[in-house]
Amino acid sequence: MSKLLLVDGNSIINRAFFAVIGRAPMTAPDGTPTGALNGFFNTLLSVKDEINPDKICVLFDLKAPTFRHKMYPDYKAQRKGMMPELSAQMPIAKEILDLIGIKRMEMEGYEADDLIGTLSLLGANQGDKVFILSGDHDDFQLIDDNVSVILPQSGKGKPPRVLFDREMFEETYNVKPEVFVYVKALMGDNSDNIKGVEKVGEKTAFKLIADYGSIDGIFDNLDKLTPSLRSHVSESRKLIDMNIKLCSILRDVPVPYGPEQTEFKDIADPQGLHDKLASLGLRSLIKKFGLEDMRVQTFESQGSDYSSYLEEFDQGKDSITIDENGDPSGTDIDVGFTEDKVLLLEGTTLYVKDPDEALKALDLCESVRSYDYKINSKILSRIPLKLNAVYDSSVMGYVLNVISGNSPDFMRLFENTFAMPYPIEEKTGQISLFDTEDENESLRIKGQKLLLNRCIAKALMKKAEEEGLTDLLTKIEFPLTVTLDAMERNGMNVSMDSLKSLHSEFTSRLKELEDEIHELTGIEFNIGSPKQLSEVLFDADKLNLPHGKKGKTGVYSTSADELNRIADFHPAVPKILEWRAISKLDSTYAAGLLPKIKEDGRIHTTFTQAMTNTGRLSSVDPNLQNIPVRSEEGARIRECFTAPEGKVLVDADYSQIELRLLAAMSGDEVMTEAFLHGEDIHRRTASKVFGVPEDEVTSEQRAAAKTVNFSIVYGVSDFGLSTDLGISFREAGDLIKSYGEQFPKITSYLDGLKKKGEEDGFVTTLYGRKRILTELKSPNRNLRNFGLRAAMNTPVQGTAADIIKIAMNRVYKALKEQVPESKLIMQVHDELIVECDKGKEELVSSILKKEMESAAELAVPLVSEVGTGSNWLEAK
DNA sequence: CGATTCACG
DNA sequence: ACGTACGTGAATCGG
Repeated sequence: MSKLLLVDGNSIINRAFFAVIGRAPMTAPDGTPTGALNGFFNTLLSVKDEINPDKICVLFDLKAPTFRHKMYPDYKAQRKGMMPELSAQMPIAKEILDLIGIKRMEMEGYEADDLIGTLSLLGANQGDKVFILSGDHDDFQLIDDNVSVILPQSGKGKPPRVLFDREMFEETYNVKPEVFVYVKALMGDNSDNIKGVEKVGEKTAFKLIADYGSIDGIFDNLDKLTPSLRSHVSESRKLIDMNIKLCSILRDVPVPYGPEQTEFKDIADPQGLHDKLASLGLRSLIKKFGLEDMRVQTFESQGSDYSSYLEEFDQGKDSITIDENGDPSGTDIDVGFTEDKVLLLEGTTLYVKDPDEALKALDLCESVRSYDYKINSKILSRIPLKLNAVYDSSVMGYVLNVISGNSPDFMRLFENTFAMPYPIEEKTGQISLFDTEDENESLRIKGQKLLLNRCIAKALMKKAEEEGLTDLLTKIEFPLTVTLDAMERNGMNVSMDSLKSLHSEFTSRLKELEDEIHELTGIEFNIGSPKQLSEVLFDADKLNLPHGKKGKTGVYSTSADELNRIADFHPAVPKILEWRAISKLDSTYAAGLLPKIKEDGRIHTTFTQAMTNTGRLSSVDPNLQNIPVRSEEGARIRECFTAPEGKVLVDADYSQIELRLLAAMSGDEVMTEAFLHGEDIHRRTASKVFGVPEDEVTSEQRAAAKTVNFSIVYGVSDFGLSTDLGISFREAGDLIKSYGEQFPKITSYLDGLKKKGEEDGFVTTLYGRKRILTELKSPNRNLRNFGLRAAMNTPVQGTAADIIKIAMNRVYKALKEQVPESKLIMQVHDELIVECDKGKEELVSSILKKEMESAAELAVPLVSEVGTGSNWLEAK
């Protein structure tokens, strides 16, 4: 028996489009939106894999008015035209279907549904098993013993699709699919602008049909309906009859061919398909089609602005000369790395150097160009650097929003920069320098990549100029790469002995707690499994404690918040909380950090410079920006970060930098004044919002004001504030209102940011760093609200990030000049740590304080608080 | 690999 | 009526 898959093309692509709206927009190198295409073909392919049909046909609507429009002028009247981002993708979808060799059909005056209705009937009559893939419920009326409908679903925790065959449908809706059209006729269809019977919604419509079987059945039994329902229904016979016609899918369209001509065997034009997908940047689809080994044959010219750079590349690619003996002169060098070699490209001459040799050439350079220099340079054991800056194209791509995320994806950076397919043949993954038989050939490829990177860097610097981001790059980010590289190489000293003893202490405490918990609950279970824990705590036949919300997977939350709420109800709960806390500290920090200690006794994190949405750094492998401090046990972890013998740690952190920036950037006089006079800002805030004299502010009021001050930058809601402060929505709302009245400039500033985000589609920091906020265009209210909060938060958080980056560069430079033996070793968003010789701490402290406080000149002073100690806890 | 939880600013 | 702060990274569980 053969299987026929019929796809409602419009419906599925539409669904795919709205599913991704608001996310980072997916576009081809030339800017063509591709999110809906990606979603459409992913859906199509996975359904094809599941069903394994031997015939496929995709059906599309045509714009021409259908009989439904003639009969009912309001049909689909409220629908606006397709958004241009979507309509741009429709013809491409059809083109790709043709390249794959999947049949498609569209007919003047008919909707996709009618074609589906017809083909499904023809198919079923030929003995086919028919599957309809569609995003809306209309096609349910076509279900019978041989025809089923596959509906994509969205939502976490749900399977991505659900198949409705006759059995599933009848079980779900309690009516036969043959009468589904009556249900629709009763309830109408909002999306098609078909009015239903008044007061009859989905529930009532299904119930009526389930009870009486048909419209006639209902009218035969009008006396059994409630009076108001009866009057509404009985007045609507004409409406219902028309709706039945409107909602009925045609099954006798004179289609040009039948299902027998929709057989699908192999991809019709693999090369064409590959090139098309490559030009659209849809690499994941290339993989899904199994075409990843194919090369681009057709270079479609996209009329790129950057042809001049490509010319340079084209000229260069055949003319790279390899010179292993000479030395580059060091004026304009592109640097790349392999296992144990440094590649220097000057002009079109590639020099291959051992690290030590390379230093001589690099010493002649103030700066070099590279791609992800910081990580790649460490492939080599050590390269002491005397560069002032690295023109790192991955950082450019990040700042200019050319790439999303920090995926080291050189290929995508090229394609997004030049709107062209990546022109170098390269196997996926790293190519080793000497892994082809022809060593020179392999080197030439490396050289070509350096040349490509030079083109990218030049093009992106031009783009930076156009967008006013040159200073942010050259004055902050490029020097920072050098600073960070040094910091990563420096690393933080850790007392392995302390950490080890902490680990064994935690381990035995965990064992104790485990036994106690199993004893107290009478159940042996994995405390670390939220699912099992939830069952033990909340199941009726177990502890049956009062539960909170269910998560997305249907498991009651066991978060610390929930556990604290029920801590008094059962003696096991506090033990579980303690187990959680210790378990976290042990697995992530005590045990987790031990293997990260290198032979030098230090931990070397990697700072990701091209990753966060706001411009902050992040720290990975391991993350040293979230070393515990808040709890007593956690503080003991921090104590393990020590100064080595004869050294001392100096720790400096900005005092309330975000709040100060909010005051300065909003121009709020009241808050600015408070900072200028060095007042207790939270006390001052409390006095203002609670309307009491400053010396009468209670500690509770001050604490509340402190929370409000923090939350205001996050985009407060009365709900969030109320949970945080443990007060009612009402009280939280009043607090926010009062805050707004006392600091009117702050409110108007934040409102302005929201407006700017909505109008321009992005917000910026004081130094021009841009965050693009596509969320603000989303039809999803949650996503939109998220965008608004980000619009309020990013300028403040991002400006703080800019400023500490400036401070880092200045501190790094000043220390190198004045205290050469000292090491800048850590940044935690508003905090810097330096390790230096005992006796130098005063000098280092004053350098830190001075450079940090003078990193920016604002209406509000920046204040850095400095401490010293033999370990991190003590120094802070 | 997504969800959950929790460590930090 | 709804769903609820901003920015991160790591460990763990379980499908």
